[in-house]
Amino acid sequence: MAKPTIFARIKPDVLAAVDAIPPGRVTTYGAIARTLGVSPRHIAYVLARLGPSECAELPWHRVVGAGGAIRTTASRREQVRRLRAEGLSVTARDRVGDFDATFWQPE
DNA sequence: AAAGTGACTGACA
DNA sequence: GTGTCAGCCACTT
Repeated sequence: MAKPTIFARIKPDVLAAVDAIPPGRVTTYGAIARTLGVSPRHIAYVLARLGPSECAELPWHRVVGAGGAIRTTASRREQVRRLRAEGLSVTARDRVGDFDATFWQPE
């Protein structure tokens, strides 16, 4: 039995955690990472390699960097658009305005 | 095998 | 408030 990569191992948990984020709320890579017991980089890596269908199904845009900063490189424009569509305020510097109030701690 | 890269974070200047 | 640095660890080249 070959040992699965950490990527494949945590992916289901990451997807479940992201899927559990309530609408209008956000969480951070670090928060999810801490819950799953892995490095924040791993969370970022999973989300960065999501398939097209997963991108469409999952609320991946509700995952932001520490302090509510949007750290995406490939799709930050799209992420901002989706967040605003859910009633969240995003500053011109790509930060979630109501981060403290909308932050959601994964279980 | 070795070096480079990254959707991160926290500490420090 | 912004900018750098080091730690981080799996994946890619």
